[in-house]
Amino acid sequence: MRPTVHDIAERAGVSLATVDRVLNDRPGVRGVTRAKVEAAIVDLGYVRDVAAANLAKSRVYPLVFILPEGDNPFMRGLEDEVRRAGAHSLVERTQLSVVTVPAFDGSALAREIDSAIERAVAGIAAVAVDAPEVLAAIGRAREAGIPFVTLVSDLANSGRDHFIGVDNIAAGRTAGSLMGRFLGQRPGPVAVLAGSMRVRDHGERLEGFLAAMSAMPVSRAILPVLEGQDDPELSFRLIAECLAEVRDLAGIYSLGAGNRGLVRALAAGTGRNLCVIAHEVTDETRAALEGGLVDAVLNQDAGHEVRSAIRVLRAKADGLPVIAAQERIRLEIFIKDNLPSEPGMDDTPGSAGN
Amino acid sequence: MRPTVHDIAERAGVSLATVDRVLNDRPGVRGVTRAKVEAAIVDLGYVRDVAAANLAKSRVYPLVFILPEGDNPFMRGLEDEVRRAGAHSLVERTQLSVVTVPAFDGSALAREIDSAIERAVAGIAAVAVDAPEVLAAIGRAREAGIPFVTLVSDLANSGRDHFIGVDNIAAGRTAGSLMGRFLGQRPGPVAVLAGSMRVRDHGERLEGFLAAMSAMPVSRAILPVLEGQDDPELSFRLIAECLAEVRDLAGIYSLGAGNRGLVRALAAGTGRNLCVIAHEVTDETRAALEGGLVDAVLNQDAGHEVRSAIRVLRAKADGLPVIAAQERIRLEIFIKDNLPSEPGMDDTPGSAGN
DNA sequence: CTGTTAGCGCGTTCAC
DNA sequence: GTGAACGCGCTAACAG
Repeated sequence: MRPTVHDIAERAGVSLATVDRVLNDRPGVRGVTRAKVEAAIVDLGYVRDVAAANLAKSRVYPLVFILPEGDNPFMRGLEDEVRRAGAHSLVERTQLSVVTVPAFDGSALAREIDSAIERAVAGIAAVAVDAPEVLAAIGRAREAGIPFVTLVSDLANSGRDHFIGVDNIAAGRTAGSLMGRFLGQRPGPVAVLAGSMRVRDHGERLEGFLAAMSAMPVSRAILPVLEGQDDPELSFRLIAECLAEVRDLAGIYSLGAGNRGLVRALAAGTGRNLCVIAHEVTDETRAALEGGLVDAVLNQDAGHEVRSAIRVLRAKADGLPVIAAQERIRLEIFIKDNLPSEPGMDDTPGSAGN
Repeated sequence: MRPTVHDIAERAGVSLATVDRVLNDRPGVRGVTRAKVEAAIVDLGYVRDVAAANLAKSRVYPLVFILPEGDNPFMRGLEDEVRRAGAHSLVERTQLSVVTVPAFDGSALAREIDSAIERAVAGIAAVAVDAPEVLAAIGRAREAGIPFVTLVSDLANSGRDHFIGVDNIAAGRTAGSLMGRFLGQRPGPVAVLAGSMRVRDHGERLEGFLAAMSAMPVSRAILPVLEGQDDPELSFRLIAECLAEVRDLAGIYSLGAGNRGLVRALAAGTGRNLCVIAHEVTDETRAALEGGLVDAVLNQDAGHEVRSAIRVLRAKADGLPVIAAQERIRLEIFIKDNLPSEPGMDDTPGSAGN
């Protein structure tokens, strides 16, 4: 049996309460006493039983996820993952809730953040929008002592506690490398479809993509960026036009969420042999990959991101350190052959998390 | 507050003990009483607090991982992950231990399995070797009611409860697809370096690779398989010879663990422009990827596998169902640009495991 | 400053 | 068949 608080109380010749005070770093213990207890702790190699501690505390941690609304499949997937985590989270004394706000709307996001502060939640995770109101709201959350993490799209200068998402410059580089290698010697320009250059992750992906493409042995023209506002209809029109006008088009990099429109346009422009790379595995991109319309999909695992956010917020709420290496979100590459057959995945941190 | 056993007892008009009997499906409850309790359970939407349950049980689950010994970096990585999980596992009342046996030695493995059965462990995870003794030993474990999972390399007809690892045929296909696309129109044959065709995962990878290569638009010769026994020295010699003899070699697929020798030979044969694809991210393959000697590395995340094995064994030990989709191990593709900077990763299942 | 005591939600003897 | 009472390891009120 591993040592308990009783063992260290006995060994140090003090009571349980004193041990508890030392363990939780609370005031009201003399230096000498504290030292004795600490010695006993290391002697016995004591490790706190978190489950029992949480049980005793019976404290719940209300965490809020603020996500953009609309039919962006990736965001809806994120939302699903939060709900899924919610099922298991009761065990861990975490109470998850999701609120959605209009996409790209800084003041709406700021309002929702303030509302969460008002409700005195234990932590906030949000997909950041680059706007001064948001910066200010994050500042208020921090002032109120509420942990704040940015999700998917960062706002590094906001003072947020942590960013949870992929390195988008590296993502762009990866796309560029794959595009370059898949195309090889084949001539022709490449088109880029983005949502909007006003959001940071899209800008960063483009930056990485251009860098990787220009580092390729074969130099290749990149057409001016098409901004589809992550809207299926607009994206469809832009791609369809591009296909019609640029007869020798060699490839398309879709770095935003307008993939439904993209795929529709690709399906229409049959017979064209293009190299297409997109982001995020969704129903559309999965089908397109399987059908050969898309060659590779880069992905960030929404489940991992949600669980990581929960772990980080809880750690911050408890004043515990975060193991950065453990919370790094990987950029996954999928081609037709390694696509997982079903949506769901991972653990637990569920397990301890995944 | 969510409902507890007390609430159920009150609502059903019975005592705690009766509720407990119903919850744990134990005898000694009349049909009517049972029905009342069950009604109360669904009415209140009760979900058992596993943490509290485990606390009360104070039962520990000793689990054993049996891994091949030797300097196979992937296996040593697996071992590290077990130890890492061991740190967090105390919380979950799981006691992990690792034993190593000579690689490819069926009778040694069988002996170790029997030893674990003797010690009455709560579950066994092992990298299977395809031998009749192993089959028999797994049968004895099952007879003793001890859950058994195969890790990395399967033995489907053994009656094991579960296999934890990647689909190796799909892994081979993925390698073939990438190889074909990276090479494009470029002529020249491709070499395959394996450990030994006597282990199933290697055979399966080869099968998938050949299938994908033959499905490519450009047909390409595949040289006879080189068997390096996962030995660095032998692998080095085989590859060096091959490089010397086949002047127009276009690519190499290394599907086993002889990567140290491979990389050494590649570094020596400088100036050759080859497409090289290997398995498992280790120090060697990581460096080779960064240095441009290797083009892509396929990987199975050892941390995920270990945590999955733990979850599955515990579930089986408790007679709980396993969510197959959640336990599927993904095949990861890494190129230079999406290589994670450091080894560590994920959660927990810790909770979840991620 | 320190110790006592009563739970947290559940499982498990024992008696009835 | 059923119920009351105790303990798992820890925290949080109280006293002292």
